[in-house]
Amino acid sequence: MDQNTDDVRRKRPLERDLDAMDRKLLGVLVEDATTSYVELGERVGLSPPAAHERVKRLRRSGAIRRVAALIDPEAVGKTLLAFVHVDTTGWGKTQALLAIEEYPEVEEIHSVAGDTCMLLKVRTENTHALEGLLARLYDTPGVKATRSYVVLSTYLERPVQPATTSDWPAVVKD
Amino acid sequence: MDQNTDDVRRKRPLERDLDAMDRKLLGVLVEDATTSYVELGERVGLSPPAAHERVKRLRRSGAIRRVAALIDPEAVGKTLLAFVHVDTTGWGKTQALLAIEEYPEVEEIHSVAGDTCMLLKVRTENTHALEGLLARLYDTPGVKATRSYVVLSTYLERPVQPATTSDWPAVVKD
DNA sequence: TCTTGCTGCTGAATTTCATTCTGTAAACAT
DNA sequence: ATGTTTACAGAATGAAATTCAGCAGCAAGA
Repeated sequence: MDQNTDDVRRKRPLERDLDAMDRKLLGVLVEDATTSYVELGERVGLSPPAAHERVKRLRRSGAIRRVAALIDPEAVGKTLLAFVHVDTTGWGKTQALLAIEEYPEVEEIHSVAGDTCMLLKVRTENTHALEGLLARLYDTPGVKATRSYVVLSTYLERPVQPATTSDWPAVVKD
Repeated sequence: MDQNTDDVRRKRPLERDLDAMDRKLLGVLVEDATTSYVELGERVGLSPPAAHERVKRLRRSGAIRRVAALIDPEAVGKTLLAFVHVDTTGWGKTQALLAIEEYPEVEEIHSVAGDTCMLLKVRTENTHALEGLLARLYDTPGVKATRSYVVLSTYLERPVQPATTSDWPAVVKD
């Protein structure tokens, strides 16, 4: 709750970097954020309040951005996934960007180094809806050209993981 | 979806498609899955147990795959994001695929229509680590060539949304 | 039309769990 | 050494999830 201010000594817990324990906690919560603090404590070797305290800090520090329900695209009719490269007339926060952000089909917008400026990840109900989106993209001021890759099937899809190296143990649910 | 079985009357709740209420619930939970059932009920116009019941069904049916903590890549040292196109010697579930799945830097693997077979979304600590990954990819049996796009900045990143059309109201937190 | 069975809801009751509080041990700097 | 801070455990509290009857609406069938 300290969202202050002018304190000089800046070694506050909010900004301390993550230790092994934090990464263990993240490792569990990335897989299942409904884990109770009792179980969470058991998994990482901490009492429930201690685990709670650390998780609270992880949330406040922004390491945990939010906890979200991950929903199956198929279940909500988003059958088609595609990546769209977009050539724009300018770089960075262009006029085109603002428009593209408004399209609900667009899940991600990245500025990339390479032969195109932006890369979009988009999901639509079907090819027809994708065509509609592409048409709108072409009509968007600042957009020069697009090139799209339709995804045939997805083999792996996992969110951001807490560790590159596997320095925390495998998940053994009792 | 009916990979069943011998029951004839297949209109069971588990497989019923989502109605407007379900989508409202998903809409809230996608944004914040820590929402209490009391608040959830208020938002969508349902009693807490009713909301609970529907959410439970959404989980069981697989519409909600899981609830996860979304973590900030920067916080865990994943500074660099890149998309890598990979040319493989075969299509579909190739030998290369199995190897690539094991690389922890790889977040997504898609099979795409276009001039390359697969598209990877990868996250590493820095360019050096990306180079290491690319080197490993080249050495992977079945991989012919790669082409990578390094992400300069990400402007939008939102998970799968429940609705294409905005048929459920804006979030007004009282 | 009147059952019978089913689905989805409400409101109350219960139980589990998150959260707070208090004290303590270790680490650190003075 | 000595005050100061940090992180933790264990108990106490509060709030929330979850369960448990009833009840209304609705469809299929007599």
